[in-house]
Amino acid sequence: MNSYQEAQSDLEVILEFLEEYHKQNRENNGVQEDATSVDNDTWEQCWRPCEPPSIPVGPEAVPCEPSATSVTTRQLSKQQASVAGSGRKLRLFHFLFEMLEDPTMAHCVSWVPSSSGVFRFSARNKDQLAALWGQRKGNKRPMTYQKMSRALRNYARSGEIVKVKKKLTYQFSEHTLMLLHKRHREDL
DNA sequence: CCCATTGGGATTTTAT
DNA sequence: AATAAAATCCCAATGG
Repeated sequence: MNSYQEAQSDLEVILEFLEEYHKQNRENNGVQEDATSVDNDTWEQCWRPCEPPSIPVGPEAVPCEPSATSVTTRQLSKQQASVAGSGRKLRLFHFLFEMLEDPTMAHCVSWVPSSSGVFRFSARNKDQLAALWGQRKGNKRPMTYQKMSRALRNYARSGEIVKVKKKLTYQFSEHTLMLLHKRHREDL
């Protein structure tokens, strides 16, 4: 309807990303902190142990988090989130993209073949994935698909991700997908 | 009718 | 310290 608006928000998003990315690049090259080597690998290791190959069909999808470590986890993930993922702060759609790229997460979320940027959650394990997201953010209360999908719906406003008619199915917009791919490639 | 999914208002958290 | 944006919580509506 409004291609002008779309183009405008495209530009905004792209510029933001470029700025942040270059900033981050400089910081990493110049100043070295303790957690410089924290990268995709590190946080993958963080959640992968909680993810046995066999799919546990838990009633409430409760991962592994004793309440005692919640506080520690929160602070740690805050720090890590700032440095990890080759970006500054991990946003929900970045996280989802990483999940989609990871074959071991195929039982939770996967690309819909012969479509660009369309992905679908597994009806069985969507809550598990959501819980992972919650852990990543260091939430005290476990994240659920319901809440996570709400965040996805918020993305519809800014156009990063849109809902498609099918159940549990969403779609990255073109530029979001492009950005994500670019980041991923440059990261490896 | 029940359950799962979706939509959206209100509130809280986080970054700048 | 204040503001804006993103994320979260909660409940209502819809659909199979």
